[in-house]
Amino acid sequence: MQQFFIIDGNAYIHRAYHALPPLTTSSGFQVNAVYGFTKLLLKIKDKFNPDFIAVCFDYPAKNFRHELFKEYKANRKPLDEELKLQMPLAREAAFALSITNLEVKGYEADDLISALAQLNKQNEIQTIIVTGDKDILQIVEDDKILVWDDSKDIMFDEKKVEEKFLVTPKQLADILALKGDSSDNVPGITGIGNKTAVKLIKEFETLDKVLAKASSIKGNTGKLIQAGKEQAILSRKLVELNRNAPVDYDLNNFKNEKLDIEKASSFFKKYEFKSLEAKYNPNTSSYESSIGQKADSVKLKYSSEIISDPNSAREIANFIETEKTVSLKTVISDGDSLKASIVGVSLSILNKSFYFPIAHADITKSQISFNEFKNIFAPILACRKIKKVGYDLKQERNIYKMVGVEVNNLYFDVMLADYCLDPSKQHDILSLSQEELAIIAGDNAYLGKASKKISFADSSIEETANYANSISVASYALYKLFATQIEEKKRNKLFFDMEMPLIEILSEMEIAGIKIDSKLLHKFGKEIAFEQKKIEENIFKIAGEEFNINSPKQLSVVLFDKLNLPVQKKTKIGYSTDESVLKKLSQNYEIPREILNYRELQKLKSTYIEPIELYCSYYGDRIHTVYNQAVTVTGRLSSSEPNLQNIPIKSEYGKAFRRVFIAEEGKIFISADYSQIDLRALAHFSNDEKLISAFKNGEDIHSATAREIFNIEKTQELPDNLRYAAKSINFGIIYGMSPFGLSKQLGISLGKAKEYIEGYFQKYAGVKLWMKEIVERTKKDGYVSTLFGRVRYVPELKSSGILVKNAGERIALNMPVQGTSADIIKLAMLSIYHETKINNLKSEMILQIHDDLLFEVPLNEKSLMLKIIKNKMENAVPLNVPLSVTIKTGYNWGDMKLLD
DNA sequence: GCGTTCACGC
DNA sequence: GACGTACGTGAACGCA
Repeated sequence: MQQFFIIDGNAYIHRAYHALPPLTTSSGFQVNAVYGFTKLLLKIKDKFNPDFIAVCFDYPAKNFRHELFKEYKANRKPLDEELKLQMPLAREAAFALSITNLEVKGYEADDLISALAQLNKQNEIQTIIVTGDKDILQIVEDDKILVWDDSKDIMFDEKKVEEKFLVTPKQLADILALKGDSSDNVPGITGIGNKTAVKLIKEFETLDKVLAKASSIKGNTGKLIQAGKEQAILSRKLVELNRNAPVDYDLNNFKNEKLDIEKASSFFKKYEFKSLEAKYNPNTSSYESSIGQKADSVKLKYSSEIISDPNSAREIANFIETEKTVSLKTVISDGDSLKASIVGVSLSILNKSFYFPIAHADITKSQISFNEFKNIFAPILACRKIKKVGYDLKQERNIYKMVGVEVNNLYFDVMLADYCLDPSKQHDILSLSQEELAIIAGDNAYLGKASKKISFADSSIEETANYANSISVASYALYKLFATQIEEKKRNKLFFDMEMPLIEILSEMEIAGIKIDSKLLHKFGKEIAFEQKKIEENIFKIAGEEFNINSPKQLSVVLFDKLNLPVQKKTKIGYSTDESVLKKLSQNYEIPREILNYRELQKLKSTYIEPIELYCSYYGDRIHTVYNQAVTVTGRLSSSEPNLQNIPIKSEYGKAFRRVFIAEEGKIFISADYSQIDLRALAHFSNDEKLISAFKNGEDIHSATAREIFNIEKTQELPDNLRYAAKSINFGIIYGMSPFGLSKQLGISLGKAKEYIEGYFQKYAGVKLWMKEIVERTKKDGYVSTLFGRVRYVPELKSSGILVKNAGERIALNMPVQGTSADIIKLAMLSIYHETKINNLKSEMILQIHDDLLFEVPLNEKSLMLKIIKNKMENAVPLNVPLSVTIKTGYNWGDMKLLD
C-alpha cells in the first residue's frame, strides 16, 4: 500500500523550539526550532521515503472553535518572540525541501490532517501522521491511519492507543470531552478527571450514553455529570476534528520529490545549517564538511549578569520556580570540593545566566553574603520538584553537602550524558561547549594568564562571572541537546537509571573517606627507608660507584655498559631495565635481584607512603579519594587524588601497607569481592557449555580450565603449574592475548603456547565462536555494547593498518566483558545503597575497586549488612551463570579474614 | 610543560 | 624486522 506522511507543523516546531538550546546564526538570529523541524523532515524522507508527504499548519487566526467557545485556547501564553519569528521559516523549510504545506482559513492543522486522512482512506493510501500531540490519536485506524511520535519512536496503532489510554481511539474524544483539556482550555466536566472519564466510557461506551444515563449514575459523579452536561457537549464539539475541512486533494502536489539540492542548499546556507549542507550537498568541499560536522550553524546566544542585590536574587528564585529547571556552577576557593569555601555561584535558566559573587577578595564591589544566598536558594536546591542540571554535579553536591545545604533532584549531568553517548571522547566542558555550541565555556583564560596560581577568591568578579556563567549556561544548552540524543540513541536506562543515581553514592563515598592509622604509617615508612638504605649501599658496592638507581638511563649504563650484563630488550632510546629484564638477569647475577628489591621499596615509599602521609596532613586521619565517573572507555570508575584503586596487595609489603587503613573504633570492615566476574560475563555472552557448567557447579574455574586443556581427570591431582598456566590463559582470553604474550608470561616456547591456546579453543568452542562473532558484529555496526547498552565505538576495526585493526579486535572482545562487569557492580552499589537508606543504617560503602566493595560497618549492623551485601551483589542481575561473592571482615584492610 | 619508563591495581 | 594483554593513576627522570 502507498504511504502518505503528514506532519503537524505547529506541534513539531513548538517541540523543537523547547527541546533545543537557543542556537543562533552568526548574526544572532535564533534558528533552533526551524533547525529541529528541518532535521525531522529530512529524517522522514531518509528513513521512510514515503510516496506522499505534506506538512499542515494551523491557520494563524480565530477559527470555528472560537465561535463555539470564545475562551477556546484563551489560556495560552503569547508565543515567545524568538519562536514567533521562526514560524514563517518552518514554511520556508518545507518549501526548500520540496514538501507541500497546507493551511486553510478557519481550520487547525489537526482538522486538515483528519480531512487528508479520510481522503487517503478512500484512495486506499495509508496515512502516517507525525506529531507529539495526543489529540490526533482519535482518528487512528488499523492499517489505514497511524500516528508516529518521533521523539519516543512509537508508532501508534489501535492496540498501542488502548495500551496507553485504556480506551479505543474513537473513544478518545469522549474522554477529552469529559475530563477537559487544560492546554486548549477545553472545560470538560468540572470534577471529572482522567480516571473517572475512563471508567465511565469503559462502562457506557460513548459520551452520549453517559449523558443519557446520567441520572442513574450513583454518587457524586452522577451529580457532576448532570450539572456539567452542557459543558461536556460543548467540549465534545471542540475536541472533535473536522474531517470535512476543505483541502485541495491533488495527489500530484503531495508526491515525495527527490531533494532539489540547489534549493535545499541555499536554504541550509541561509540559516547556517552546516552539517546538513555537508550531508546533503555532495558539492560541498570536504574541508567545509569537516568543520560542519560538529558546530552546526550556530552559536549559543546568552545573557550574563552579576547579581548582588537580594531583591533581584529573589526574583531569580521565583523565575527558577516557574521554570522548574536550573543549571548550576559553583566557584570554589580550592580545587578540592571537600575543603573549599564557596566564592560565588552561577545559576542559569534557559539562556540567561546570573552570577552571585559571595566571597571575592575585592571589597570595593558589592557582593551577596553566603547567608543571604542560602536563605534564598537553599530551598530551591533542596526542592525535589526542581531539576538540577550542570557539569559534574557530584562536585556540586560535595560542595553544598560540606556547608550543610542539601541538593536534591540531580537530574542531568552533561558530563555523564556525553560519556553515555560516547565514552571515548573528551568530556571537559571546554571541548563540549566548543564542539556543540560554538562558544568557549570554562576557559581559565578568563581569569588572566597566571590563572592557575591565583585562587578564584582573588580573581575579579567580572572575570569569574564570565567563567562561571559560561559553564552553567552551556550546561543548560547541552542538557537540551543531549536529552534528545540520549533518547534517540536509547541510552535512557544507562543514563537515568545507572549513571545519574550513582552520583549521590560516589559523593557519599568520597565524603566518608577512609581512616588511616598515621602512627603505624609513619613507623612503616621508617622501616622501609631503613631497608632501602641497606639495599642501596649494597647496590653501590657491587656497582663500584654511586648513581641514581631511579634513573633507567643511568641504571642501564651501569648494568649494560659498565658491568656488561647481557641486554634482554630495548626501549625506544636505549636498553630496557624493566621487571621482566631484571628478573631474567637475576638468575645469574646478584645486582638485578637487589635492584628489584630496591624498586619495590621505592615504589611503596614514593607512590604510597609519602603521598598518603601528605594527604593525612591535609585532611586529618580520614583521607578522601575522588571517583571519576567519566574517564574510562569501558564504564569502570577510576580513582584519583589519591588513587585508592591501586593500593598494593600481592606482595608481603603490600599487605603490610594495607594495615594502615583501619576501621573506626566500634566499626568493622566488610569487603565483598565478585569472584571471576569477567569470566562469568564471558560465559554469559558466549553461552559456552563447559564454562557455564563449571560456574553452575561452583568449580574453581582455573583448575577446571586446566583439567580441560591438559586432560586431567577429576580423580588425579592437578599440578600447581598447570593451574597457573590455565589462569594465565583465562586472563589472556579476556584481553585477547597472542601466543607470543602467553609464551612470555609463562616462560614457555612459542610452540607450546600456541598448543595451549588451541587446546583451550578446542574445549571451549562456544567461546571461540563468540569471539569471532563479536568482532564481526562490531565491525559491521561500528560499535560494541555491554549488557546494559553502554556503547563503545570501534573505528579501529575499519583501519587498514594491521596493528590498529588487531587492537580494535581486542577492544571488541574486552569491552563487553569488562564493561558488563562494570555495569553489574554499579547496579549492586545502587541497590545496596538503597537498602541501607531505607533501613536507616549507619553503615557506609567507602571504596570500590572494580569488582570489590569495602564497607565500614558499626558492629551492631554487621550481621544485617553481611546479608544485604551478599544478597544484593549476587542478585544484581540474572545471567546464564550465577554470580558469586566472597566476603571478608576485619579491623584493618590488611588482615581481612574469610567469613566462616 | 611534556614524553618516556616504570610499577601498582583489577 | 616489527609487533605482541583490557582498563586505569602516578612517580621520577630528563629534555625543552
